Amino acid sequence: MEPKRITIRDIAEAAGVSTSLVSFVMNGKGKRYRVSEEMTRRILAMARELNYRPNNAARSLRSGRSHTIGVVVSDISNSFFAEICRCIEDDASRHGYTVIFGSSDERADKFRNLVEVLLSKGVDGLILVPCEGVERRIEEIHARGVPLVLLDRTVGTADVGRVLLDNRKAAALAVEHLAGAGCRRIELVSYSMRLSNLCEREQGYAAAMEKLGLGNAVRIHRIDFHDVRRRSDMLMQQLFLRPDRGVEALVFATNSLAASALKALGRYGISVPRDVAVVAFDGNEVFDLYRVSVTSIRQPIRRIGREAVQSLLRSIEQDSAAVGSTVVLDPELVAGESSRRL
Amino acid sequence: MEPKRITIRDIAEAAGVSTSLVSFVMNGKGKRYRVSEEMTRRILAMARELNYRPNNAARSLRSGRSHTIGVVVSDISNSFFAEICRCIEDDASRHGYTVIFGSSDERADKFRNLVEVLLSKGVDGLILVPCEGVERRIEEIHARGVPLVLLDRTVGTADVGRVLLDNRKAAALAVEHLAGAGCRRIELVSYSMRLSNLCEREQGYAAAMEKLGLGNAVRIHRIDFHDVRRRSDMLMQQLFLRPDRGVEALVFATNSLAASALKALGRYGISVPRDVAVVAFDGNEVFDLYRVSVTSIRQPIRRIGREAVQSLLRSIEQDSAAVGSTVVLDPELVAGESSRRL
DNA sequence: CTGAAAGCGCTTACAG
DNA sequence: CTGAAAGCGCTTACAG
Repeated sequence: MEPKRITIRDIAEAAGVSTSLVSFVMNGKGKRYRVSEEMTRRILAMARELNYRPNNAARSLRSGRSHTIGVVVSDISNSFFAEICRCIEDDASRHGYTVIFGSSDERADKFRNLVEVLLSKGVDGLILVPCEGVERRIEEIHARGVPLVLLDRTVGTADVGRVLLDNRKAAALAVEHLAGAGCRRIELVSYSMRLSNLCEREQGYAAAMEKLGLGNAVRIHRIDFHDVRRRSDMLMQQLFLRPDRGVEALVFATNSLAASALKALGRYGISVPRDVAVVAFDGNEVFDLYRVSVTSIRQPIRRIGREAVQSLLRSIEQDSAAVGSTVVLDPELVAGESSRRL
Repeated sequence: MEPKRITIRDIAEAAGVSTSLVSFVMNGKGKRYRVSEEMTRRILAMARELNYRPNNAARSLRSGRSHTIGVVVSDISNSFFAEICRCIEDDASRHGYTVIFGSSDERADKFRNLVEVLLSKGVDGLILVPCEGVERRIEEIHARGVPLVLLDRTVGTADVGRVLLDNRKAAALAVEHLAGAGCRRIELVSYSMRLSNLCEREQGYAAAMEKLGLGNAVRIHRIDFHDVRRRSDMLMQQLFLRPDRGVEALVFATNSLAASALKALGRYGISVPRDVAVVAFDGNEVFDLYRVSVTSIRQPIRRIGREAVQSLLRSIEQDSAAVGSTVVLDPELVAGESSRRL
């Protein structure tokens, strides 16, 4: 491949020193070993001249560190996760780490597989959005001593790092906002998966409704994740093509749910917010060209990424006592026209 | 980290054989070296029992292959590139390769940087969407002997692999479609970057217009990529807030241009297709909730990904004579309501 | 069919 | 301040 690979040995010979010196200098450990300034300069110059590129594999093999982290999200083509990944990448690269991504598509087997591949690639740690049915796998990875941070959802009780949203508060924000706009029949659309974030959003919704004296309007619709399109279409039909239902507002537990429901509503000529007020979760480009601006709950994505990377790097670099800290972040409601009751 | 790393040596000792045997068996080279079946079974069983995981770094160091490929696209959060990346990943993993992605954001310095990082990570090859000003860099990488495939755009003349769209035909399809719908004043919106795909789309547009006798209606608007939002807003104002302009149809050279222009049109109350017919390039989720379905030129994304991976793996595995084949794929026009002249 | 051994390029105690 | 040397885990000619 490369005409001839340049190694520290070539530099050492060219500079007339030992490879140790070269290694020290290349790793910025010159001072610690008190290499003379002149030597440092000479070695650096030689390295540049010969266009030296350290061999990562050798470095990894020797040091046991790859400076690579693995990230598994639900679906990287979902704008919420795409943005998080982008933030993780930026932050990681700032610390000299490379990131390898994968999407589980909410399938435990794919998740497991991805994690296996990442670990066999020798990643130094993992940032994972756990899906249904991976609890034991998480415990196992943790037991193996792999530095680990869970994102968006939590699972099990292992003392791994966690970066989560205050989902109860998020749902409450949505309910209070809609109630403030005069809605009483506020219903929630969620997925039929046992994910901590969804459960908490459901609980937060119900609690907020109770608190507002709307307890008997509580209704949670759960849709099959792997058949969203069809199912949300069916649900919208069921909710709006029978005049007697009387739903006034819908809160969607994720952006994908909101997007597919809005499409369905369009097909059936149901107008937002005239016929139903809507609050979505997370932003999504797809709302940009919608007839009205969409009210939604926003997560502090930048911070989520930053906290996750920070937490992971801490546990990688401490190399022990990777104390699993849990960070819970605050949601925010961004009001648009979709929830404006006329 | 791991309580204790299991190596081939542990397996060899446990099975009472030499490490060579273990290595052969683990690499499926049992037959070639005619290792007995019983031995093979015994070693495999031992490996499973001890939960052996090969050390990738060691393997890479020794073999000079990382089974990792690097991909640099313009912007992975753009649905067109996101889909391509997904396809590349699927295909690569089917061949036992892992993929590391990066976005250049159309900046030559970021591009260069990413490529540097990827190479220093020891990727076996690169799939690149070249941006403006990286021609020499591409030649350089190629000269270094790094297997390389260019995607979406081409640059230079090095005999690297290329997977491209027939952009002239794509633009012609759009023009012919609009002309067929009765439009004569068809204008093109493109970016002011010197990218081969954009140039070809512009040429294809002009040529098709000429051919239809609409040569004097040819008008190409070029927008600054790094200021799309504002610029496309300004352009839409300029085109439609003066009643005398008379534009009947717009062809957008990319999905991002179409998306931001449609947003702007919405703000100014310009209705599609009543006030102007529209043909976009590539699909985008963002069109899903638009008032009308958007006519657009589609690229065979699956095939693009597949061809790119195939071409790259071929040149990696031949390890020489990486003959740079160019694949040019056909576009398709998917008609929607946005181009339906009333 | 099988084993002993070299070596991929780097890092890092260790001895001067 | 500096050098010689071991060793990370694996692959693969080479010699039996």
